[in-house]
Amino acid sequence: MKKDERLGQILKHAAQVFYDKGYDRASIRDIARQADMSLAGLYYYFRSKEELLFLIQKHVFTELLDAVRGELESTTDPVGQLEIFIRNHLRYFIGNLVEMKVLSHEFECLKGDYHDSIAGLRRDYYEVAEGIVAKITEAGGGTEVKPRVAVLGMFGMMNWLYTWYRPELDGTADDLAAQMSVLYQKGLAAG
Amino acid sequence: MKKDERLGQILKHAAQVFYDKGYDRASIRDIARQADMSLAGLYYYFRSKEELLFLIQKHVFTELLDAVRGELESTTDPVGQLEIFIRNHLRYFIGNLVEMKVLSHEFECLKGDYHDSIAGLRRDYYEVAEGIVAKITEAGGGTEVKPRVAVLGMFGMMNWLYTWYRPELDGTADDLAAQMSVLYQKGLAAG
Amino acid sequence: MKKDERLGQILKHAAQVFYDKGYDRASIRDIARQADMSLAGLYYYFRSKEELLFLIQKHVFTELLDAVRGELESTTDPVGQLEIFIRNHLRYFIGNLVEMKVLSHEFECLKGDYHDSIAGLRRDYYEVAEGIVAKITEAGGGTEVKPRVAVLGMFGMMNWLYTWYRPELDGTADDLAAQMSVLYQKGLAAG
Amino acid sequence: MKKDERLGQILKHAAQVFYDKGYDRASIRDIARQADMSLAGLYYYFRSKEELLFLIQKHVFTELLDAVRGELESTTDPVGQLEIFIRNHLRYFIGNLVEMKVLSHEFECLKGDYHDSIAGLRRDYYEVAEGIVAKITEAGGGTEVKPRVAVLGMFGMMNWLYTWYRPELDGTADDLAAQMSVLYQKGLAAG
DNA sequence: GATGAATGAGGTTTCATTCAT
DNA sequence: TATGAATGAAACCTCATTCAT
Repeated sequence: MKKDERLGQILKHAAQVFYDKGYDRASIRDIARQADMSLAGLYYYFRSKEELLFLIQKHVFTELLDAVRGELESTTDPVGQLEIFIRNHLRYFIGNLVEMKVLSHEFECLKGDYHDSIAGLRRDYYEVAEGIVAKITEAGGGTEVKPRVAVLGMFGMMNWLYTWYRPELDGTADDLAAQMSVLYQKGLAAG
Repeated sequence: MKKDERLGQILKHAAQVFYDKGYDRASIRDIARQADMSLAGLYYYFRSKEELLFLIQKHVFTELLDAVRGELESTTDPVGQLEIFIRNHLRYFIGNLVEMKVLSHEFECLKGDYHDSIAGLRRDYYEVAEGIVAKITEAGGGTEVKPRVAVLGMFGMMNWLYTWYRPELDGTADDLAAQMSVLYQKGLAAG
Repeated sequence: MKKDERLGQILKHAAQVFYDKGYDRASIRDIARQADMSLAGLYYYFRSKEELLFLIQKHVFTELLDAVRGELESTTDPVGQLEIFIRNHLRYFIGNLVEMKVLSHEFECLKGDYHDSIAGLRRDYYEVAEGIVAKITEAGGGTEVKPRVAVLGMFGMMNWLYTWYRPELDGTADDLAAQMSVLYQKGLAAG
Repeated sequence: MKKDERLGQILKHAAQVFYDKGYDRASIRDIARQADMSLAGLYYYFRSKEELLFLIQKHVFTELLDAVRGELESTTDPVGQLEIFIRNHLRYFIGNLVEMKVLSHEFECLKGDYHDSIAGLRRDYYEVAEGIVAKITEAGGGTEVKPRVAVLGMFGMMNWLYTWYRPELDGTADDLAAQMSVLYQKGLAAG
């Protein structure tokens, strides 16, 4: 459909503006300027500013989930799966830094059904990670670290990226994935 | 001195409002309501909404830094210091969840000198952590994980807390500190 | 072109409000009321209250300048030109009393580029008058009155009009122009 | 009285602020700063901002009137009196430029009784000038210039001063008075 | 599909003024 | 006399949104 294509472009522009200024500070006018459209013209493609944020978050989260589900099928080894999960997350994160910041930083801006819908995707994604971690800790005879803390700690390590990632200092997504996998699985003192 | 006390109360109220609604969505009227004062009356204590945010962030960051510097003097062992650093951070974070979310989540809202001032404190705090981590990795003959990634990964793990911490599920700050120290130093697979 | 027309009407209304209450006392709400528009609607036509004042002043000054330049071409005799200058100024002043008061009385309200732009027009207009006066005094073998004082005195005599002009007492612009030309060129004692 | 002395100082400071920023733009806070007093402390000396303006205008106008009445007694020759009037006005104007601008520029800011009181002084002062001019024109067998226009033209010439007077270019009050007397009585073309 | 024009609601901030002390 | 603290009112301006065209 022509309309969906155009919407896709608009979402890109909007995400960029949200990335630059934050959702609340960004005005629809800013987005119109970025998209080189009239203010009123935008409203043909979405109902409200909040829906716009929702569409961005939904799109990016869906893609992220689909990607990781595909990748995970290549092995059943939990440790391998964890590496895949981390690598997938970081590849997608760095490849879509703009949208991923919007996803990470502006979650609370959604209310009602929009909120619940994204929260559902978030839960799905969380459960994928939790399943993997649970298998590892069970296999290891249990650790001192609770799965919930382990999983959310991992997400924190990764999602915080948008505050500090600089390609010239930190290398590619795969470089980071390698380091974070080691850190997360063997710890800082590993050697 | 009376004035500073009153300002302190106002900062508490304001931080709560920023915590609840986010800096941008929060209106000065909301804060006036929370502080049970008139809108105009607030402006006797600060110059602008941005200064209000700045004062909150500066206060909390200064306390955090002072606390960690004090605690670290009790040992020179890098591994011990790292544990102290993590425990201090998490104790302060959970003991001041409201302010720490405002510090973590609303950093970009500050501009100009306000921004630079907080960025300076942030850098100081970062360098304390980096100093400790560097000593550990040097002692360990170097790791595969770059110090920068290790330190920022650690901060991510901890600062992301405000998105998920629930005392009834996750226990005390010291519980979390113990788990995160293990996870960070020995890794998930540690037995 | 429709937009400029509408802007023109709004400038008329705004000038009237500035005339009545003074620029600083006049609120945008007052102007909205006068123009029978919503407050926000006005901002489609100008960026700020200061720009509004600027547009009024620029428009009126430009017209005034164009008119005098056109009129002056009809003769090269300095004395005749002075009469034309005075008559043109007073005709325009009385024909546009509202705008001319705003121009005369609210000049200092503009800052920065707005100020400089109007100051430029003011200088141009001043220099036209000075050129004429200079020729007269040279021809007369020099007077005791410095050109600067003569020119600015003349402007004072004319621009002060907005504080006292009443058509039923003072007649038409041409009546006034005749009297002021005599007064200015031959003095009070002329007879 | 100590209080009146202090009030006098405050009026000086206030006049300076009104001169710099204009009555409406000037805030009582600005005046407090200039007078090095607290905001609330000022209100011991006057009832309202408008009264403050009134007191300034009344004081300066009264002094101006008293001075001219005294000076005029030295002669009964109308032409001589006119010269005295102009000289007195300009001396006082330039010697009290700050207050005189406030008097000239902010007349319309006063309402009600304040307005009427100053308007009365203004009328008195006007009538002094008009009496002199009337005698001259009668003696001259009538002119083409109506007394009202002659008098108000003269005031315009002089009161406009605050927009352009610069001592280094325009000399002393007496220099200006001499030039304006010539201009006004004999005209620009006077040889 | 797209836009020019418009608006109600609400934002931050400043103001003149007051009053207990 | 003087002030610290407070306030209601109102200022300018921006926003998300709509609707006739």
